[in-house]
Amino acid sequence: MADLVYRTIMHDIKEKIVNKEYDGMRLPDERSLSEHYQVSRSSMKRALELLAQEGIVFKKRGSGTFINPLYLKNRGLFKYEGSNLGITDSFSVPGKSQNIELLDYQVIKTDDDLKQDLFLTSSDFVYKIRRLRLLDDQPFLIETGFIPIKIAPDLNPDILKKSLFNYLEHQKNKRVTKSFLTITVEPSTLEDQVKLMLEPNEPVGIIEGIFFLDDGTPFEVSNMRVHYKYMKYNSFVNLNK
Amino acid sequence: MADLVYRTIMHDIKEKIVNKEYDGMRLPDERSLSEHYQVSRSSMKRALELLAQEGIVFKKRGSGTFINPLYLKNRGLFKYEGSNLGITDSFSVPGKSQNIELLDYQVIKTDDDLKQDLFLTSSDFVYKIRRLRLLDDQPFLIETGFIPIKIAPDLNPDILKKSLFNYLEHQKNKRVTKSFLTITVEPSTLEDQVKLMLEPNEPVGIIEGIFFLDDGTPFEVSNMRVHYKYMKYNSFVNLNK
DNA sequence: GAGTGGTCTAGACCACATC
DNA sequence: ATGTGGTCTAGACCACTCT
Repeated sequence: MADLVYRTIMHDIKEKIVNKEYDGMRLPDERSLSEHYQVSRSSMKRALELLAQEGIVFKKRGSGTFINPLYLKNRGLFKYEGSNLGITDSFSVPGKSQNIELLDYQVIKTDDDLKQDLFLTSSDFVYKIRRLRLLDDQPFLIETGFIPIKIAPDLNPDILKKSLFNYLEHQKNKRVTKSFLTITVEPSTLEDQVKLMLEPNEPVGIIEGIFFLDDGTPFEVSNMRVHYKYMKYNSFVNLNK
Repeated sequence: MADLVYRTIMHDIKEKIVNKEYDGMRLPDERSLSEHYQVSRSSMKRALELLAQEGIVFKKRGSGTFINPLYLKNRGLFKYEGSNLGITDSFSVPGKSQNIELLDYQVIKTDDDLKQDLFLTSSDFVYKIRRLRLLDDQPFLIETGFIPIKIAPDLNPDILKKSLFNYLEHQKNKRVTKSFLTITVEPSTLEDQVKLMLEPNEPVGIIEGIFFLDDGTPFEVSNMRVHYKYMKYNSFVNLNK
């Protein structure tokens, strides 16, 4: 998977940018680069296109391709830097260990919302899973997830105490690569205050998401209530449509 | 701009999907489609790629291209549907009029953060602009923005009471198409409570953004404090890298 | 084996920026 | 006039799915 031409070149250029191996902020032109890498200009364009989509470079017709100075100065700000969609990963903090407490785990019938969101029929059943996530001893997230049993028939509490997405990727060879997220804000409920150790005036961030497998199959509907101090969502928006 | 082959086809297929003109959830294969539209397969792929990036279809190697059922069922949920990056547009609600109250408007020197974010030097000056946005008579957003004067030397209060992005696009021919956003949550401050008509226990959502022009020039740094009931951010995430 | 999407090439021509 | 990125083509071959 990693030996594709445009991927390889993209990573190579990214590394060169980070290591400041280009003179100034402008990259060589596409024709020279394709000569240098010994590939067609189309493949070269594709590699540069990926970099542009990630906000690492800006392309300007007639002028050239330029490194985004903010990428060099503030790389951590950028989305998905070395992460995947797994919550376990995206909330990880260096030096802190993440723990999971299983609050609830059962199989229920689908209601109308679930049927729509997970593309199911009335005869399908889903797991309902509630988990409390902690960094060291600080709880920061209450997660309620719904997963069709037919997608992961052998799910069990041991898996749920670790990373669900890791289990899927490594044991079932299913990758979760797409999601719809809706982010909102609410005052904390009593349960939030108790479980997340919040004061009554302190709020929660709410992330509702539908996660998809590679092939477009909806895999999980999830509602996450996040301690406001741990709530941070970064997004790079590109509207060149 | 709208007469590009892949754009035109993309919009045509999008419309056919919305109008349910395809049998079932699967599109015809790429080769048939390129035959039908009388274009090369590459152009066809490009059109379909755009649809996939927006989450409208899913492509599955070996099987075909499928309409995302959730797109049909819940189109409003999707990002950028007929919008641009302008806040004026993304917060618009049918049937409600948007108003802007100018709270503060001055020119200041750059501090270190601004210099970094807007890629300026110490000799540059910026506008500091604070605006309160309302839907009908309900205030929902306090916005503090910083803009280098050299990018928009003739800015004035009249423009600021309307849409800044519209002014840029139509009067200055500068389009804002990229941004970095960071979304967090906080309890409301006293000022929030007064200006946004919030109870003391009610929170705000915070959107901090850096907006870029087409060529990568950082154009504005903005901090938006949003009434929690009006705070909703949708995001389609695709990790096929 | 047949069908479908993915990758890659080589080259023509266009549109914009700069000098 | 030259250099740069953008669009589009025609076609070869690969990788995966389904039957």
